[in-house]
Amino acid sequence: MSRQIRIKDIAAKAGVSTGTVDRVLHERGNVSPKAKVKVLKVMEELGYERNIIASTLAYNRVFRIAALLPGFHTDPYWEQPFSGMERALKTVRHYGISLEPHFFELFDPRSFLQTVGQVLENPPDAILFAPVFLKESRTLLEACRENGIHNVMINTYVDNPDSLCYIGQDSYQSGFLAGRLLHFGLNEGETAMLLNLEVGSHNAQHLIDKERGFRDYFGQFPGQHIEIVKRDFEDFDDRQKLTSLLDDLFARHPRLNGIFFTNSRAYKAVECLPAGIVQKIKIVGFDLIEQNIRHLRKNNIDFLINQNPVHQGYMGIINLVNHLVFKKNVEKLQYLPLDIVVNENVDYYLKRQEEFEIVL
Amino acid sequence: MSRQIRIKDIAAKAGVSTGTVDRVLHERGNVSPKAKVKVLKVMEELGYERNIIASTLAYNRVFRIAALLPGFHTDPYWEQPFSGMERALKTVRHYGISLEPHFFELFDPRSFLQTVGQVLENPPDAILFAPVFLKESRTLLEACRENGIHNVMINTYVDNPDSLCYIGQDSYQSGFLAGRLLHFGLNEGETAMLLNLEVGSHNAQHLIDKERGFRDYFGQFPGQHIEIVKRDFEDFDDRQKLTSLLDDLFARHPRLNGIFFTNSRAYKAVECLPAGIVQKIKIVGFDLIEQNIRHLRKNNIDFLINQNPVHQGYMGIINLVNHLVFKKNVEKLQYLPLDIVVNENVDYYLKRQEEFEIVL
DNA sequence: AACCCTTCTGTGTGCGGGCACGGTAATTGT
DNA sequence: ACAATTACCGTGCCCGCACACAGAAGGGTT
Repeated sequence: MSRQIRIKDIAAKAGVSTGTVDRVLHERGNVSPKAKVKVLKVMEELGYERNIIASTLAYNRVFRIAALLPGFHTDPYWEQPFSGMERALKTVRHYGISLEPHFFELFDPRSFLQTVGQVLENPPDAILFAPVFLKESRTLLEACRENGIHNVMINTYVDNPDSLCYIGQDSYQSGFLAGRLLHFGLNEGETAMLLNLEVGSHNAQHLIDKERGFRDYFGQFPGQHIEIVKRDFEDFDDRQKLTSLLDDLFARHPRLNGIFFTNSRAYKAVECLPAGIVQKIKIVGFDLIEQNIRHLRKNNIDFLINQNPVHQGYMGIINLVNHLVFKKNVEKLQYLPLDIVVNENVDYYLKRQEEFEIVL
Repeated sequence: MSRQIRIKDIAAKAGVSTGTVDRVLHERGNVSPKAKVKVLKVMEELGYERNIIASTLAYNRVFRIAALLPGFHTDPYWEQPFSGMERALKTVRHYGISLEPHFFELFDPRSFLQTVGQVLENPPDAILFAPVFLKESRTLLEACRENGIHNVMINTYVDNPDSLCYIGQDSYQSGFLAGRLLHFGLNEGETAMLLNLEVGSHNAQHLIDKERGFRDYFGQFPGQHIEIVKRDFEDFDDRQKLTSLLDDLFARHPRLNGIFFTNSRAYKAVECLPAGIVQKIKIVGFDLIEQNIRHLRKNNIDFLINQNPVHQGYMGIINLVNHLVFKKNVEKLQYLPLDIVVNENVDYYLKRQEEFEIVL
């Protein structure tokens, strides 16, 4: 490992100039077959690797990445992927990466399209976005294809062969995992519940997947008698109604001893339960948002499954850089770890979200 | 965000040459107070940030990092930090980092000292090591101080003001966490056991800390009746003896329903237990080594706590680079996350260990 | 042979910053 | 007052690579 091989070295050894080496390296053409094979052979022999530092310096160009995701005001969740992007940006800024964030309304497809229009007025080199609206996202993907804009999707999976990659969670698996966690705390004959506190949960694909995973988990133990019940509830912001729902549930299912909340709203229900019950029953929810963490610390919530939203944004940027700058191959489908978070390790994860800047 | 400020820009605005700016930037002296304040003011105004790409290119130097850790043949565990280092190296090689690994015998302090001698023959810029022998490590640390060699410690904590940082796990907290996990699966009146399968466990600080954490966890619930028992056992490689130990334990403690193994040897005991019992009782162990994972997949082990050894090596290198190259401040004490690993999320963590290369 | 294309190749400049060298201005000593 | 020293400053080259441009080599036409 004495020294890095330079373009100059292989030029000398191949008996050509650096210009020629450069041409074969970048496949610019205009090089005789004879010279080409010579250069390639020497490169192989010496094990040449491009010096990325010198390369980026000489390129002297900036890659513009546009981010397209829901604004924070409707749902604080989206702050997390965005903060991951910002953090990633910090670490790769020197490579000539710039990030232009655009926000749309979480529940308004028209606003999405409008924002897409804005972005396309001055087309970036790449787009990183959350395809929350299927149809409208296809429009965007089509536009990307036409204009040769690289793109990466996070959070919601949409099948698209041209995209560089998708980064997100595996909903089925997270439901399965939730099953395991509840099961660990339940005894024979008890009841486990799956509770969707969501509007229109019946056609939200990720909720369907979670339920399937959850049921499949318990399906592994046909000999055991743990009853699974499920309930959808839309009025989760009405405290009274939520309270009476819960009363009703416990009346109906006297041996109910575990609840799986399929989204980040576990805290809402917990706040409607009397302390005695909350401490006794097992509760599994999603996402390290502040309200959930508060209840995790009080042992009102037992487990939170962390889908690493910060990491999603971070890896979105990193993957683009790996492709654009480092010309590496990236995996098309990237599921992030499902971290199991309890009172005793939550601080590590919170800290990691804050710091994270691995390098550069 | 139009453009990065260059040294040239601030030179122009301050009415001096780039050489002068360079001098104040590197505090080389030989610059008049007047010029200095002017330059500093302009730098402040324009928010200058060194272009690390151009800088490393111009520096054209290599930082030599020596790694010093136990060989793999006595304990495969040590392969993991090392592989993390190699991975980190890949991502920072372009910054002129070279890594020189040295291995010593896990149980032989003399071999440690001998290796230290080798390393010091041609002193590197920095040393990354696991201080498994306290006294001998102090010798090394002293040598580092004298020769101005930066150093980072991983895995075992040794207090030393001159070291750049320590990266490792928090043993107390991991015991505490194990308590929580077992508790979740235990019922009133049952027994939880802490089992040290180790030679000389009574004076291994990390085991003491783990026990303290474990007991402190259950100490939080004085009203509950969960009995905690502890046992040390050194003959863990003798299958017969281990089997009869376990028989004895279950005979003594008929309501024993959970075991916490304080190191990576949970699999050894699991293999001595009859299937009926193994599936019933709750088991928590440490480390994602192959044998443990096999039992995790068969549901013989319920939880493995991952202390992120790969990450330890990785972050060791990264922290050195952050200091040497990027001149960032690094935190002196870095505890890595304690990941809770179950059958349902183990693959994510295994995959992360393999890939990991966050960027570059 | 003179000319023009086309294909190919070498040289030179610049990216931003580190650093050495030589030069100018200011200061000290005699 | 003048030389000798010191304090300060600007210029230019280099790091390894990307890319433009000029020019050479070869082939074909008149």
